[in-house]
Amino acid sequence: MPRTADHDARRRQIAEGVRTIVSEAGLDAATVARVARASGMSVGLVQHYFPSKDALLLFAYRHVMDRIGTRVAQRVAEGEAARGTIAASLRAALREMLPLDHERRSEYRVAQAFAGRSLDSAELAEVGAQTSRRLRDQIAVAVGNGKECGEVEPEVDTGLAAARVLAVTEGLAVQLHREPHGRAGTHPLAEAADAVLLPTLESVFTGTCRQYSR
Amino acid sequence: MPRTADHDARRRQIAEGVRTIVSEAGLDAATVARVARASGMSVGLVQHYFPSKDALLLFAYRHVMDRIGTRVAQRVAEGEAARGTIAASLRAALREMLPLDHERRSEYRVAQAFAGRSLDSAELAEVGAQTSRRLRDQIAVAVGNGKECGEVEPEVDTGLAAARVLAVTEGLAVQLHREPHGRAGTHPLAEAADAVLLPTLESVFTGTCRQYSR
DNA sequence: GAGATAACCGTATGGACATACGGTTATGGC
DNA sequence: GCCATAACCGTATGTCCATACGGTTATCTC
Repeated sequence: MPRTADHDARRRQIAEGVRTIVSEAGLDAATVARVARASGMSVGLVQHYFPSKDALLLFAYRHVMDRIGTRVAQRVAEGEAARGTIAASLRAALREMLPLDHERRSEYRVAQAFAGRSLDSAELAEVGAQTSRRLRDQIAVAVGNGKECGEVEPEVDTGLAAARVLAVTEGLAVQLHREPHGRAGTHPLAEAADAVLLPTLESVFTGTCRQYSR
Repeated sequence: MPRTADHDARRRQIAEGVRTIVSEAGLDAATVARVARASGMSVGLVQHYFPSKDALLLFAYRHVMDRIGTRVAQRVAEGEAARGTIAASLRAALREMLPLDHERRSEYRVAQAFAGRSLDSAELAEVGAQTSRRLRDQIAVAVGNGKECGEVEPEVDTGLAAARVLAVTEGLAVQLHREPHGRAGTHPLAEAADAVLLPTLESVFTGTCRQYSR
C-alpha cells in the first residue's frame, strides 16, 4: 500500500480556504489556483480531491452551512442543560445566525454569496433550502416544547410561529450586515439585535414554564 | 447635428435585458454579448452606452431596485387615497416585496444575485444599503402616521418597529422563494404570507384610527 | 444635398481560468 | 530494500469573455 492521507480532513482544509477567500473577496475571487494557495497546497492536489470546481464549491457551501446548523443545535443543547427558559435558549441559538462578530460575519457573507449563485445551480439551491428547513424545524421543536412546558399557548400554530421567528432572524441578519455600525440611536449591535428579536420571541413565548424540567 | 437617440431609454432597455438574463440564469450568465442579444442590439452598441461592464451592472441593479422602491411607494399612496387603515396599506406595500408572482419573483432573484456579488463591490453594496434604508424609512413614516392617527401606541419606538417589520418581510421573502410550492398545511402562497406578516403588523398597529382622514 | 457627427456594427485581441496530463515523490506492505 | 500505488506537482491547452478598434450608416443642420 502506498502512502495515505486523510481525505475528509484535506477536503475540509480546502473548504476553509474557499471560506476565507469568499468572505474576503467574494465568490468570483475563488479561483482554483487561489483556493489552492489559500489552503497551502498545489492546484493539482485540489484537483486530486475534487473532480470539478462545481463539486468543490458545493462541498464548501455544505461545510459552512453545516457549521452554522451545528452551532445552533449546540446552543439549544446548552440552553437545555442550563435549565433556563426555552425562550432564552432559543434566543441564544438564533443569535448564532446573526453577523455580530468577525466569525459569524464571515460565515454570513459566504452564505450570502452562495445564495446569490444558487440561481444557476439547483444543487446549490438545495443546500440552502435544506439548511433553512433544518433551522425552521429546530425552532418548531422549541415552540412545541414550549407548549408542553407552558411557555407557549396551546392554540399557537407551531409551524407558523417557527416561520415567523426564522423570518425575523434572517431579515435582521440582512440589516445588521448592511449597517455594521449600528443605527443612529442604538449603540452596540448586540442591543439592536435584541431590540428586534425579543419582541417577536415574546409574542410567541407568552407564558412561564410550569415545571422545573421537561 | 447627426442623428439622435434617447440615451436613457436605451440604457433602460439594456437594463431590462440584464434583468431577464439574471433572473433566468444568474449573474454569471450575463455576459456582454448575451445582454446585447437579449436587448436586441449589438455588442458595440452596448459599449456605446456603458463605459464598462461594471457600470452596466451597477446601472441595472439600480434600475431594478428603483422599480421595487417605486412600487412600494405607489402602494402606500394608493392606500392613503383609499382611506383605509394605515396597517392595511402598509400590508399591501410590503407584499410588493414578496416573490408571490412571476414578476416579483423575477425581481427578487435579481436582487438576490446582486446582493451576493455585493461582497466584491462597494458600489453594488451601496445600492442595496440605500434601497434598504429607503424602505425602512417609508415604513417608519407609516408607523409615525399610525401614532398620530391612533393605530399605534405613542410609546412604541418608531425606528425599531420599522426595522422589525422590514426584517420579517425580508425574511419571509427568503422563505417564500426557497419554497414556492407553499408549506405542508398552508395552501396558497398568499395566505401563508399573510399568516406570517399580519401577526407582526398587528403587534405594532394595535389601535384603530380616531379620525376619518389624516 | 452635403457633410459632420453620433448611432451602430463585427471582429480582433489579450487575459484569465478550469481542466487535462505527464511526471515525481513518498510510504505502506512484503 | 523494493515495488506498487496513492499523494502530490507544474505546465500545457483550449475556452470564454471584456474590451479595443476600425469601419459603416443614418439623420440633423445649414
